[in-house]
Amino acid sequence: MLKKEIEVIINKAVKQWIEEGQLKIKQIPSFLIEAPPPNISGDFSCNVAMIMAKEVKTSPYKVAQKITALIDTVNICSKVEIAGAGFINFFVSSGRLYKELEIICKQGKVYGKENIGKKELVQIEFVSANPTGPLHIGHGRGAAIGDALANILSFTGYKVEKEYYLNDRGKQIEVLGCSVMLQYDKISGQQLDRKEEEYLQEKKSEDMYKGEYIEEIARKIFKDKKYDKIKGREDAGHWFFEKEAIKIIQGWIEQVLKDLGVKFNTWFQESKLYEKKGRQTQIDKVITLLKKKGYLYDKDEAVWFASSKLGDEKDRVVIRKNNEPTYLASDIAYHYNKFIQRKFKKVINIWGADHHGYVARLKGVITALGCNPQDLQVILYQLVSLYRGGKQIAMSTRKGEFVTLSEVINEVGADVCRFFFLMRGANSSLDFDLEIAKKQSPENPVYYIQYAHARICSIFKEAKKRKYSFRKNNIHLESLKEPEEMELIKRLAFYPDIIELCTRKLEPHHLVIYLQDLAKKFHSYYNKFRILSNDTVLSQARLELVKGVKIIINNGLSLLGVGVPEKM
RNA sequence: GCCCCUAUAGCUCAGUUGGAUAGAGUACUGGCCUCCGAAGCCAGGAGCGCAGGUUCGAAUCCUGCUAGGGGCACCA
Repeated sequence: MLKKEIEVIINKAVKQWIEEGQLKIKQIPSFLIEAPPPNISGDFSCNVAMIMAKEVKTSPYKVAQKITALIDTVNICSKVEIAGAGFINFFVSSGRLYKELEIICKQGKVYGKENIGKKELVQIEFVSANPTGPLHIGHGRGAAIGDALANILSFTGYKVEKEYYLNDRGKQIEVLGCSVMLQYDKISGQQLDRKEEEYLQEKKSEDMYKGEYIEEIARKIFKDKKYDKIKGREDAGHWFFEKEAIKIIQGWIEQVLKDLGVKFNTWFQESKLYEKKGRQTQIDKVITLLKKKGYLYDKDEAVWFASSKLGDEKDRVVIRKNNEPTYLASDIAYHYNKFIQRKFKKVINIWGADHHGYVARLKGVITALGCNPQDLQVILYQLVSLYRGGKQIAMSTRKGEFVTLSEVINEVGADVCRFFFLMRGANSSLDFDLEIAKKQSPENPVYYIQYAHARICSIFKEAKKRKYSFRKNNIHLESLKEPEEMELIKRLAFYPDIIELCTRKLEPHHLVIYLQDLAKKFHSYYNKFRILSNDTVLSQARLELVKGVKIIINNGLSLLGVGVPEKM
């Protein structure tokens, strides 16, 4: 990485200064190396002089002068300048840039791979939507972010596991079973057992899930005649309808995620936490543990978790009056499982922003379990609004009126879908316009990048057709002299920095923006210069350049999980 | 009422750990294919919600205000 190389020579210069005995500081302060703004010439810019100026008690400019004099630029820079208040600007030599292009072409798929994670075991839990209905567009955003992040972190040396937490029990599930049962009763012509009828009567006052899919599930159960076989038995009743409904809905969810190109390593069922292992369940186990640690107390016939002592607004119930554990109890057991039993070093949970109130509570849980709450990172993504031609589409999950993720994928395609989900930072709310997403035109940024790749593939086809007689191992990159060419190589060389940025901040969207910029520079270059010409040596060098672009676009889009077509 | 997020060009958004003259896309207008893919390129305007503060330097940090979204369960 060029940036790292420059960091090394700066450190070396400052160290030398210290060793000369004139500089009396304990350690070299952390400084910044970045690309200067476009109006400034130079490839990298360093603020070390400005940061040190205070401590050294001279002007930044003088500090910069001293450092610049000591810098050994051989092999990397052609020039080092002081600019502005005391920035040190580095000009990377063309020789070093040619070398970088060589590295890109040689390393191909692994270019930019740096072992940031050092094989640390990381879990990313995402989507985790309740299996009470089909996924909607918001879940898609979580899916795309989680999956892209998993790809990126794997690339940067983490051992990543992707997990879907399936809330297959609890009140919502009961309501689901009930809703299906009610529909089943209608469809079958009151064929339910008396026991079940009574249960329905009892629950009728509660809010039921609405929407066509409930009917669809009921119809499927009726068609399969599964209920008839067990009617009247102990294991029938609402349990049966719950189980069947979950099975069917989970099937839908898995299918949509597959269509979107998302695959999980593990589907973790909440109900597993309630299975007895020996004498007690996982829930019992953690409750006992927290009780022993003094984090639980009894009040109003319920058991409370003293989360307010751990950063939460107030204390929370973990065991209800009726002796039923709450969702939080499940989550305590679940995160005990993640951190203690499965030994994940870092756990990343990706949630919709509507769950933000839950973060403090869960961090409190992690602390209570004796783990470091910083090892749990929660990424909150803002909500997605669906538009069609500039008009917002109203959705209501409760009424069962919503556009499903599956419908969106069918309409615009998985690549576009993923790209749209990833092109904004998670903290920005996302307007997803179906009309724009569907357009196969420049308005749609997905095609813009894919087009660059396809174009390059087509150039290589053309080169083959023209039967250039290239000499292998004798490429003269020095013939790349145009400023646009040097600029392109610089952009390519910046790819590893972008990957590092995405990893450090857990934000895939930087990669999207980078790829758009790279594609732009390529298209512009392509329009101004001819890759293939009578000058064989130049043509070969330029082919090498666009090959580099092709590699980076391929690598980048692959990490995002977006397809990379050779022709369109 | 309390908490979180957001406010940057007409619109949708970038902006790296506080750095230099704040960038794209889109829309609008005009130009560019005898030539490797015109799903492309080139040229043209305007902006950091408001008021203070911190400092060599603020879109970025702090305080107050305004507007929008979300959250404040013995639901998940």
